[in-house]
Amino acid sequence: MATIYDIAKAVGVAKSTVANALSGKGTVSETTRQRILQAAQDLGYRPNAVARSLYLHKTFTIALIIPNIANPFYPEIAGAVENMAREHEYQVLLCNTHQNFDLGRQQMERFISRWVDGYIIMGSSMDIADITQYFKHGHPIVLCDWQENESPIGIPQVSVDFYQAGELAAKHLLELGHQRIAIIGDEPQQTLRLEGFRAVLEKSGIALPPSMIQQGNSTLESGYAAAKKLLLHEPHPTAIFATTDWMAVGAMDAVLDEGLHIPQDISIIGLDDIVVSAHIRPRLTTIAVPKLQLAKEATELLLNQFTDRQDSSASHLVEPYIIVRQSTAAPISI
Amino acid sequence: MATIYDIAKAVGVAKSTVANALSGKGTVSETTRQRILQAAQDLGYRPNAVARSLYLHKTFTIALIIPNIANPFYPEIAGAVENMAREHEYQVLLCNTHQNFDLGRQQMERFISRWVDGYIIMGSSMDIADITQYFKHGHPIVLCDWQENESPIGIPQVSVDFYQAGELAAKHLLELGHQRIAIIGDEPQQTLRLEGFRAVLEKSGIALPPSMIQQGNSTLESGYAAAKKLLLHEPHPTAIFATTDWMAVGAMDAVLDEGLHIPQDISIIGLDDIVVSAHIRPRLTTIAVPKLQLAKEATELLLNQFTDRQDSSASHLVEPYIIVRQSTAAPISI
DNA sequence: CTGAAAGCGCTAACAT
DNA sequence: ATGTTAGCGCTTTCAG
Repeated sequence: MATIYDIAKAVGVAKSTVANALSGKGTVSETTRQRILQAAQDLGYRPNAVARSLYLHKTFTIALIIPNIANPFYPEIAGAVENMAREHEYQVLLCNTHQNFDLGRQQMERFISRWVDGYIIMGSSMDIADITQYFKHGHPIVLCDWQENESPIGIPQVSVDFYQAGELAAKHLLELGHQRIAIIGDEPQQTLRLEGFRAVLEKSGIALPPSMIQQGNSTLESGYAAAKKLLLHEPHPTAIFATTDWMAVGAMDAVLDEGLHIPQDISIIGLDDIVVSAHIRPRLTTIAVPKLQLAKEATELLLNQFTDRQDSSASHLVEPYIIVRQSTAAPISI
Repeated sequence: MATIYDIAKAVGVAKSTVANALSGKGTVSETTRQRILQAAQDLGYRPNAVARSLYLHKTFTIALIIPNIANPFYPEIAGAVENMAREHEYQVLLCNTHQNFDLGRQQMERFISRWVDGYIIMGSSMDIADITQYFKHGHPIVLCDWQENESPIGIPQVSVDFYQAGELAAKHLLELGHQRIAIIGDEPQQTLRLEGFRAVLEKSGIALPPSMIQQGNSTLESGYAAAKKLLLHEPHPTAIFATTDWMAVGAMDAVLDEGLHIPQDISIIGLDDIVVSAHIRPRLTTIAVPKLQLAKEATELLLNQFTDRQDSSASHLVEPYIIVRQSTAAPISI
């Protein structure tokens, strides 16, 4: 690997002159500049970003910390973040914490050692207490799609109004006339959706007994298992709100496996609007989350922190909206 | 940020003593070692990986270069690669090239500037000519899930026997009794699958006319569009082989949208075995690819190159296998 | 317009 | 057992 020193030797000038010529910063005569550029070309010179980082205290790297890329909610976002980062000459390091806080902390320590410039932390991939510490210590962080209620004051964030999302789901089911309603959630990560959902039901005098609340972990399989349990009850619920589409797909599978029909016997509504939801049978009704907007704003907010230190208080809450498809309908027998 | 020099000052020893104490390499008396460790703790010392990299010429970073993380084939692999890398104290940079060779080259140049230690390049995310150049210049590379026939001699690779995959798909359809068979491919990236498929058909005297070959681009939407075109033909094919599951899901959607039944009117078979394929209706018959094995072996092969420079010739070809589910059956009317 | 020199934080010889 | 020193390749004053 050729260095600026090699170029300097070849051309017969000093390192700093080469640096000036290459960066275009100082003043270099046109002739030497040309000779330097030529030599750089000939030697196959590539700037050394590591050395540059050491001096600049900046690596042009951001980390994207998520629970699990295998959850189809994240790939879309990861792609968008990578695109935006690239446009600004940043690289993105991927980190799946699998909801393991120790692992999250350990990875964070490694990132800090590497002088990663900033972090987009999604879902509930890390302990908010840890995050708060890191943020206080000056590490630029943006919370994205942050789950729910542990209000992380002071940390910039771009999230979805999940309470409203829960409300939207409940309203839809209520309007359809459902009374026996169940929810498949991923607590304690995703309580806001449940709370919004429950609040609307209660306002209509409909209870959400513990037996109608099943615990999942955001995987398809957990949605399947949760739905199976729900179907054990007689009479079974006529509608299920799965707090993520991925679990909803699993729940649909379970319901169908039991020989029941969707939406005739049971309505199912999800949350996220992952791509596949629009293409399976029946097509999944869902509360959509504007994922690209999330990714875009989160990246912008992070990049802004690198320049304006102040902007950090900015927090965006994006609005979910319902997409009614085929998996929900009025209950046949009330 | 505290440095070893800060610790040295605090304790009253030389930098190198601190370095020795911290790394456990040299010999340091137990008392000073303790004082150094204590000071490190107090000052909140974190080793500086950038400085370390500059000296060591090693960044403990690998890049995962893929066509598009939004294609559900990749997230599973990306997760597995990240896991393995982490266990070996490596970080992974994500790069989606969107099949844009210029972008791939540009990103590769940036990675090289950053002294990324090695590359796992998947699908057809980059120009094989570029890759070959980089590999020749000493950059550790592993090709993973490499698409088909431009035999990249000398570059270690872990791929699937796609020719065999194509054969398996054809055999299955033939055994079921299909005669009017179509394929949705993603050429020129994925020709081997098509060739294996075609070879088996021809052996049975069944032609694959151009009208029965539709072009997709590995997105769900392209599978949908391709299937729609296929259905324009009278009589329409009784079976479709989509060369990726993601396109197969789109194809199923299109067929169903036309009011046809799967598998009664049309059989559909995919390739990849992405998670969702097992959970949609009808469940998708597919040629499965051992994704975790791909990811694991690719990462190992890359990590090996960092130590044994020789092992690079190793190339693995993993075997695909069929999973018969509900989307294929004998044609009703021959 | 060009050069010399310091320093980013660390590692590893080599002295002491 | 500890200290000194010379880099890794770059950027940035500050002199000439």
